Amino acid sequence: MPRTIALVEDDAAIRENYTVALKNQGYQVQTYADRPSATEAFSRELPDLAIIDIGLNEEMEGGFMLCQQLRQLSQSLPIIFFTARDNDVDTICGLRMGADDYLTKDISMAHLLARIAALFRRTDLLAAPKEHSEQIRIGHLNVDVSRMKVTWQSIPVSLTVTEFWMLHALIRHPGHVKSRQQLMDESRMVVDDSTITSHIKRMRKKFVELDPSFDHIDTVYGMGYRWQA
Amino acid sequence: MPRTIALVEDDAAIRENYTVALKNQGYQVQTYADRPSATEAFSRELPDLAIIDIGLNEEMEGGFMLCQQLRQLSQSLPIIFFTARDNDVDTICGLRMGADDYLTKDISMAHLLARIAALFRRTDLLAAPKEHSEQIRIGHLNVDVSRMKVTWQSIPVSLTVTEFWMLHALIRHPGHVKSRQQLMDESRMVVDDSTITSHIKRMRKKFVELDPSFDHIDTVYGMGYRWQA
DNA sequence: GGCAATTGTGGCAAAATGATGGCAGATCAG
DNA sequence: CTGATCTGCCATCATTTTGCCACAATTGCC
Repeated sequence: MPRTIALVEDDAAIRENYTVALKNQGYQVQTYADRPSATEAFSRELPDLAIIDIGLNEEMEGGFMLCQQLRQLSQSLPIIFFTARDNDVDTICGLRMGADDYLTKDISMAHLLARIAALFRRTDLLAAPKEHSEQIRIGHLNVDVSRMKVTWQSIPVSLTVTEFWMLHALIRHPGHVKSRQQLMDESRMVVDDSTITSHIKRMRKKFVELDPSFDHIDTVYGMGYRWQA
Repeated sequence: MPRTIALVEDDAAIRENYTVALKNQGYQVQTYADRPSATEAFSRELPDLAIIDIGLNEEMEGGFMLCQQLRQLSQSLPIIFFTARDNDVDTICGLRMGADDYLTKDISMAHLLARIAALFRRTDLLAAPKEHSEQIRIGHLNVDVSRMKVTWQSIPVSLTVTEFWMLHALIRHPGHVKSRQQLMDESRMVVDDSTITSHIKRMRKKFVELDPSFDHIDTVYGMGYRWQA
């Protein structure tokens, strides 16, 4: 499945030039010479990445407008401004409008391609299963799954294995209430309800020993427990 | 929760300068003057963003090495190279190593801050999306089922389990009248009619305590109760 | 208004649930 | 083998919730 890149650029020569280069990299390229045609196309289908020139024919700031329109359609669509206008104001403006990068036309093709690849690498993480994240941060809590290490306000918390997996189950959906049964299932343990109570007790104790004001493990009477951010 | 930015830079003056600017933006900043100290710190806890100079003291490419180490620790950690070395080779190299941006030290502070903000905007999407919180909103009422939380005009209402499920049953079809029997069935409880009356009483009380003008649980004489929007 | 049916109120006791401290077996490193 | 740690569980105590009742208030209807 080749990625689709939309190139919005009013200069026909540049358009041609970059289209060829991008296609050589295996990207599928759609080009638009002005804002109306781009808008029309995007309303039908979004590309995987949009590269936009700011000045589009008579619309001096057409690219900015297009960026805003695009952001309304998708929060996550990668957008790169690619323009001759090399000044701080336009750059900052562009980034604030929701663009992911702002590049000037004097950079080399290799540089542009590297930027594009880096941005795709970043956005691929969005699509990837979230379970993979080895590091979970919620407020002052930091849980490193692969290392089985937990810190609270940067202070290491020495949890036992069972406690670790219970905490992991508790914060997997931050703020959600977990019944004792769910905690058992997600920590893969088969025990009595009262045992869960015991583990919660021991975990709380360990956190409170580090931070006397700790109270982020809520008891939801009759339901279970909840990690409160 | 303030975001933590790690700044790895061997020049003390620059370090100071940028630390102040970043702190003014509300970021928490940790600085490291060389690779070993940064490596050591990152092995304990990861920041939310790393800004890395490439040349670190005698290590001409220490920043590159650090970037690679960091990427091994986390696929998703945002990394920005920030260096005086302005050439295509280093830039492309840096981006290929997994950095999200490559900036040269001649850019303005405002530009740097805009780049940082843009990157955070992008990475926030990673943390946010899976929040399929089952939220029900009716007027000023907000019911989050998975969190077992109810708010009225954004003020949390502390309902008990039975009350929670009764409210849930009551608002499932907004505006419809629910008989006591229906409320019982939908809250999975088998009790006397008068008990339902009691629960309604207690719920009303809790809402009125927060908002004296509260009047959204209608009594429909002979029929049951109705949540009025 | 008078009457029967229905609902609101305050309160109470039983039941359910959770917290605590401790104990015994299991596990494990030295 | 020994001591330390971990784990599951229990008895006990404290707290919260729940169901229900008697009685007052309200409603619909004649």
